[in-house]
Amino acid sequence: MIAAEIFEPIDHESVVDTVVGKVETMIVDGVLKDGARLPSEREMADAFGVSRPKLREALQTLEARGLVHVRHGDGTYIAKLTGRAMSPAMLALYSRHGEAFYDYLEYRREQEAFATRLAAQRATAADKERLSAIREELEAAWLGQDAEAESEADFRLHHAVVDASHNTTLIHMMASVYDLTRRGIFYNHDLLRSIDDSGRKLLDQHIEIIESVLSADPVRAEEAARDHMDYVEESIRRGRELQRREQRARMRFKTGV
Amino acid sequence: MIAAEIFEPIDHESVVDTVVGKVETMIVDGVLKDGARLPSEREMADAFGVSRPKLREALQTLEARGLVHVRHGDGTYIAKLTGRAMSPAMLALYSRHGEAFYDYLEYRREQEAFATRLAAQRATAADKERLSAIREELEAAWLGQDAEAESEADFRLHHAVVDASHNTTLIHMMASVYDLTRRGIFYNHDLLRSIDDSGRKLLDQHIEIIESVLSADPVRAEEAARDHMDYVEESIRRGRELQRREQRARMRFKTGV
DNA sequence: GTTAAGTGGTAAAGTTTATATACCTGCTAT
DNA sequence: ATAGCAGGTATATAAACTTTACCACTTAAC
Repeated sequence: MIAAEIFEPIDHESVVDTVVGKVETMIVDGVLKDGARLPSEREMADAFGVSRPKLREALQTLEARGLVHVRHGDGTYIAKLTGRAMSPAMLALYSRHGEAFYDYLEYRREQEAFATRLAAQRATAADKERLSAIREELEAAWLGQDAEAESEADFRLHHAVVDASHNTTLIHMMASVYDLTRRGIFYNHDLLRSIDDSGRKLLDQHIEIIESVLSADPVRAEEAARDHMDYVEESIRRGRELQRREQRARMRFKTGV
Repeated sequence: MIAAEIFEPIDHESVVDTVVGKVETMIVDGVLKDGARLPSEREMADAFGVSRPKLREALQTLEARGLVHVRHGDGTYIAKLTGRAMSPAMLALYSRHGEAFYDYLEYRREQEAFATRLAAQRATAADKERLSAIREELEAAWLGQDAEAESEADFRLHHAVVDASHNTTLIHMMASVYDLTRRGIFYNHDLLRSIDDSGRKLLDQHIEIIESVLSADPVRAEEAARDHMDYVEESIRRGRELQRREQRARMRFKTGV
């Protein structure tokens, strides 16, 4: 006999939710771009196969989330989302769409490699001092088993490397990207720790990044950044897989089989 | 202005569909096993947070698909799905749940390696003749650009290797597994060709499998099988990714941006 | 065997959600 | 100034879902 508890409440998506999700996905995927004018409500409702009132409800939700802008008598427009960097609306959007995660990692892999290479080429004495200080923070946090401090130092390191690249566009873009990270939306430090519980490998990779920049070796720097992001991606994949398996195992345990 | 055509009709999942999908997933994941007795309809409806009539509709759908067995006055039971090998109901179930796909490949990778190793150790003269004939078919199909014949010969090869293993349990199990393949549910030959358009690599791998068996080298045989399955998995991953990207690109094209 | 408890089977009424239609108001171009 | 099209609003209708009640069958305890 199977315990009833394993049948958790289903979340039945309403028509409105479905439409909202679809439009959001189209924005995330880049199908609907900044400032684009959407077809009329009547046309869209017809295309989606839903009634106009329901489509309007969906548009209202999207407007409340800052993703579209509805103008009476004129039309509906996709909001300016990537104007300066990533807007808060875009950040929240990414957090609701996990599929975009690996796209994000792919993007970050290239950006980190680029930033680290530039840093190795351009880091000033002040940049190098800052990196050295962060290196000590990282090691102290690791020795002290202080996960919070470790996470914070990790964040500061990536930030310092980007600053050392001395490319203002890159700095602005990455600032908003790191905001995603800091919110724990993507880069989940606890998840990483659960895989590589010593944290030693992460520390070694961070140190390699710092040393490659300090030694002004752009090739080595780029490689260090790529290796680090590859490891992060692989760890997260494994962590998610592990979580999925444990979830199933718990459910099997409940069944008493 | 964005064309209305890109907003394709949404498929709003009903409560019933959602429940059916959830239960199917639990069966695929092995949380609900053969012959297990489900809680009463009242309990399940309560646990899922849906009304009993809707839960019953879901159970009726599941029963029509041969996944559960409802007995008046007694209770509802998960059907015997893996009794002899894989039942038709189980095959259909896998086809509806793409996530199970990589589990399937993982399983097949091990089984193929096992079967090929045994074949290298046990193949009789008749088995070897059969394999040689298939080798000629494969090469002829490749030279003749005959995708249909190629696909058929591919299927026959895998079948012949399993037969040459002379393990009846394995033969029976793989027979039902290959049924999935033949239905094109998992192993999509066209998809593979779109990645490896010459088909040369697939042909080489098939020949390597045949030769390793003919030379009675179990280590080489196992490796050949693993290499082949790794390549198939990687190709399918890339093919799916490609399809996803092309889909997006088509939609962007429609927007005229 | 009889019976009580628990199971699936069925039907009706009520509520929520979604659709269809009509009409109003505001913007923009001619 | 006005015609056409956009969003804004309201109401009637239909579909989906829930709630409640009661019936029929199976099992197991008595």
